[in-house]
Amino acid sequence: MKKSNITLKELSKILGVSISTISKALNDSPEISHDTKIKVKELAALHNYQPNVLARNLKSGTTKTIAVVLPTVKNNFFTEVLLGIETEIVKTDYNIIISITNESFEKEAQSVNNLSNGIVDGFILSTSEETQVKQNFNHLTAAIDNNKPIVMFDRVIKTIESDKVLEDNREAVYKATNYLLKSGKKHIAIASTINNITVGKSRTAGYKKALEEFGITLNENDIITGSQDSIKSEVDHYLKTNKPDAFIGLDEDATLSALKSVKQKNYNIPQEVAVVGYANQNIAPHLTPELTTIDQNGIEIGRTIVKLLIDRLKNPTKPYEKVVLPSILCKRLSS
Amino acid sequence: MKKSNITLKELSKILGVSISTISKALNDSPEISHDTKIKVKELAALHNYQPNVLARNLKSGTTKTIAVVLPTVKNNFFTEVLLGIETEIVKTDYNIIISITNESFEKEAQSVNNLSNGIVDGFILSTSEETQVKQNFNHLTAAIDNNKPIVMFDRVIKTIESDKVLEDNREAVYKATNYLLKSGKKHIAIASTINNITVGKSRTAGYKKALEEFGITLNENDIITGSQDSIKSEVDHYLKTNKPDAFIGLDEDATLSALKSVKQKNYNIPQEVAVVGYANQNIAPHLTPELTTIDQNGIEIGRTIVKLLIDRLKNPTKPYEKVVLPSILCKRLSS
DNA sequence: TTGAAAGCGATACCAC
DNA sequence: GTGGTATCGCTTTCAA
Repeated sequence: MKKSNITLKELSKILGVSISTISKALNDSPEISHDTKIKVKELAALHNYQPNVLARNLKSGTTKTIAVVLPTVKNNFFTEVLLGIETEIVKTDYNIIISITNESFEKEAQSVNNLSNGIVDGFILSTSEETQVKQNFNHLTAAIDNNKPIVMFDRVIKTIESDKVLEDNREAVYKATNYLLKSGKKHIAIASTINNITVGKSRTAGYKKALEEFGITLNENDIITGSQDSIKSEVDHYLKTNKPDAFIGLDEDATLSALKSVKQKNYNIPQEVAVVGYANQNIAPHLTPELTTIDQNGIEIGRTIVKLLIDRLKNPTKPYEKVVLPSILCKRLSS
Repeated sequence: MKKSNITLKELSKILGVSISTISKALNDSPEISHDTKIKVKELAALHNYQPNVLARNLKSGTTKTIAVVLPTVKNNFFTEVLLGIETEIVKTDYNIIISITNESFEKEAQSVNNLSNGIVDGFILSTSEETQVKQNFNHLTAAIDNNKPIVMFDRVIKTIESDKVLEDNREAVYKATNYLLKSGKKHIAIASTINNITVGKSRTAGYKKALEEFGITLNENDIITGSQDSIKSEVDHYLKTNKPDAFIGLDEDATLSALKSVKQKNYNIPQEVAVVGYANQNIAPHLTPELTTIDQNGIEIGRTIVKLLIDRLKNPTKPYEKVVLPSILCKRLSS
């Protein structure tokens, strides 16, 4: 008994007027008499007429929707950015649809290619890990060539010409390291599960820079890397033969693992070993001790992204912008 | 200098053959000669031809994409379900697009209405809090009437006829309460920020059922409710004049707040006060003490949802199903 | 004030 | 083997 949405054609048949009249009446065209407008609108309401979005978009060549392509939502940074995007997008007449790539190049390319051929007007995108490793960006350049501007954020591609929004990763970790050094710490280890992507490398660079400025020679041993699954045991292993007086986690997994390992060693935090790192602001206060974190300010990033993209859509030829937003060191009890 | 995607028409003009020939050649129709196929395909590749998805979908009346409408992604349950959905959807020829309602009725209705008119073939949906409060489901019935089946999960609407996937909330909290009672606890308090939605009420019901079976008279005071912002102070307030020997958190916010309050009181966990509750599996092991949680098994829920929806799409007239999946009590050190 | 017709881009039936 | 034409549902220009 199901019937698909009623169309203009069917309405026109019922009312015995032309399709154009129906269309104009529903769109409140001044060409149409008050009376027929009423009649048409009543009929449309009665049948719960909803215009076919596909047809309308095909005709107009614009969709007023933006795709947000994210590597994962199991990472609070990206959900924060999403929140920022949403709070800003509601102020516009655009909609968003979200696509999760699960760090897969394949899915990213497929999503972008698919969505760029009619479905959306533009993209907000942070590349998947695999894309960064593969260094294959054809889908991105194709979308841009196809008039679908991209605003890249966080995991951006240097060589792609587009608007970009970044956190200052290097500076943030530099500041964190500096803060620990100034507080008297001398032997700082870092843990990371993201050392193969640019963001992770920048963060490590900040660490190195701070050490250097303090005249401390870098010991590569103090840079502990691993996967999400292995990082905990890597840190454990490290702690068997090393006793740093501070840890910096370069991502949430690494931070939580470091915190746990240090606690399991029964080291006093922060007196014996301080712990600082990237982690969700919702979780940090619930940890013991409350964790000093580096907050990337995802909401602000999201809002900035939307503004850039809307501007770009309005004015496709303006010069590309690169906005760098500062991360914030939130001092709590673990340092 | 930007040009939009090249179309069949333009290709046909360049090659001097008809549009139909181009179309057929690209679709490997047996009607077309090998030679022209080669020529057409080369030209298409050269110009990076991509078919317009809108046009194709408009013609075919199907889109092979499914909308996933979620209240929030700042809740690990939903991101887990999303993960489950994705692992299952990749096995099909469907795509998903995600829409976040932010617990707003307005956004939910808008998304569903917009997407159901051409963009997607069906929905996976968990209603927003506001929708449950308002009890306005016109957008849902409209979508269903419009041949866009919905699989509802978690926050489902009883009166809507559709496939449904649920966790057994009542049973899960019943089991958790029972487990605490059997371990010798006698005065169990619960904390909840979701007491105004059905899920929360079911969980509370499980608590009550267990108490009753144990012959313990319910004290309404022991049911602490609040918003995400207020729940912590509500629990603090409660603990000023009450000393339960166990806490159950009915959602992550409530659970973490209860844990924190109990810790701040310097009660020994779990000897003096046990703490059990809904919380993300990634966080629970990092808390002190490691938290005993109720795991909703979001991944399995996600996979089940997809299977149901794909079946429904293939066979729109089959009877509606309601699948209830069990939650799992993960015992750790806080109980 | 209303209607006919072209067109958005792709597909498919039917001639030739 | 190839091309013309109708069609999906809607908007819009131009005629009447």
